[in-house]
Amino acid sequence: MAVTTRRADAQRNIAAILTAAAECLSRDPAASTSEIAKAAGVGRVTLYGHFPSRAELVDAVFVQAIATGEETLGQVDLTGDPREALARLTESSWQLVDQYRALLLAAQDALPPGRVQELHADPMARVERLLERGRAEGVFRSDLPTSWLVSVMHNVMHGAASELQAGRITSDQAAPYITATLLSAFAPA
Amino acid sequence: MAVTTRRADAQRNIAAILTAAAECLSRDPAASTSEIAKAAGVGRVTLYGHFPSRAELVDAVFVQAIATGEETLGQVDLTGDPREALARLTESSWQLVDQYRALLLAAQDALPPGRVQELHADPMARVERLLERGRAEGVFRSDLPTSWLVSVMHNVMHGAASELQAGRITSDQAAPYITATLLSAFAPA
DNA sequence: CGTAACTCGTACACTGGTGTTCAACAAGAG
DNA sequence: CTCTTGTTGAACACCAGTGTACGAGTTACG
Repeated sequence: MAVTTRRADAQRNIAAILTAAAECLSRDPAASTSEIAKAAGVGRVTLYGHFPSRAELVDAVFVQAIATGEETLGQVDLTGDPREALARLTESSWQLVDQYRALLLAAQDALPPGRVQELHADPMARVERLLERGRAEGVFRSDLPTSWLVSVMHNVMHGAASELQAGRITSDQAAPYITATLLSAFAPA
Repeated sequence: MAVTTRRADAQRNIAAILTAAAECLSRDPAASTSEIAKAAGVGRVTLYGHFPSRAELVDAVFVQAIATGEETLGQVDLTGDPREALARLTESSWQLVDQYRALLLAAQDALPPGRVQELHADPMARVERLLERGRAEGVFRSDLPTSWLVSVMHNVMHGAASELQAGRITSDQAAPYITATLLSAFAPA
């Protein structure tokens, strides 16, 4: 089972399947294994040779997406005025949420309950840390739980993705709208 | 096709199917016609005798839910200070969102795109009217589109439903949290 | 009470997906 | 160059759901 002993073409195929799956699932969260295999330029049997089930494939894609996202978010400067830091974090997070919107849906109904939440632990912790620093400095409200504020941020961003898809806002309006809303919502009473 | 010429037992069955469907779909958005028929104490064939397809059944249930909701919301006092009116409207809306959460999911993937939006027109208009009055009186912000504010309200409430389901908040915390968040988010800069 | 409306269960055809098996074939590793 | 690992398409079994057909049985309604 040594991963290192995989033949070169097998590794290439695994990568191709992973990226094809990311594309397909981002277009249609219910994309079938046939579609994905075809998009990867690979036989369906080959796909099953590498991923025992559709669920495990979705899981792998999702893990990869989170990892990529974490890399981006890790580069955001979270120092200085917490409000400005939040604006920067929002900008980057929004890009990711928008990009991976459909993939999230796919994960939610292919993965066991709680798994999605589990994989979101790291990005959520990052937001929480920032919010708590802001509270300590008195620029964010302390009358509501931090976890609630995180949830608000999450949902406002996903709402923006819906509004964008529905054509009620444009893609360059999204980030400023979200930021304006959150800064106001998080301000102390 | 005169609806009035339906036999009494047929009308009873239609009602039974409708309420059973509401229950089942609220528990599981993917509930099958067999489950619903069984819950209604009716044969599956009978169900298809009254509703030509699963989609039309879901539509009927959803229409009914919206109508019931509208009745409740219509009784909310929206006069006086717009902020207090918003608090009252939030309280009532939250009950409905929480109750019909799963049903909404069912509608979203059984009904043609746009249909859900279409049926939400009335409740959305009510919120919009209140928000615009508040803007005119200077107690709500005017730097963001009304439709965006409506969307924020919608998403914060649905987010609360998720938090509740995940056990991160309790059901009596939800309404105050939502209200506190929205009043702050909608305040003028 | 008789008839039309309604209901019932079973059975069937169809669809669209998942996951497996097989035997032939291709390609990388040493 | 050979052997092992990997790939391939076609075929198959399976499942779960939707929607339809039929014939016999019930129930309201006038």
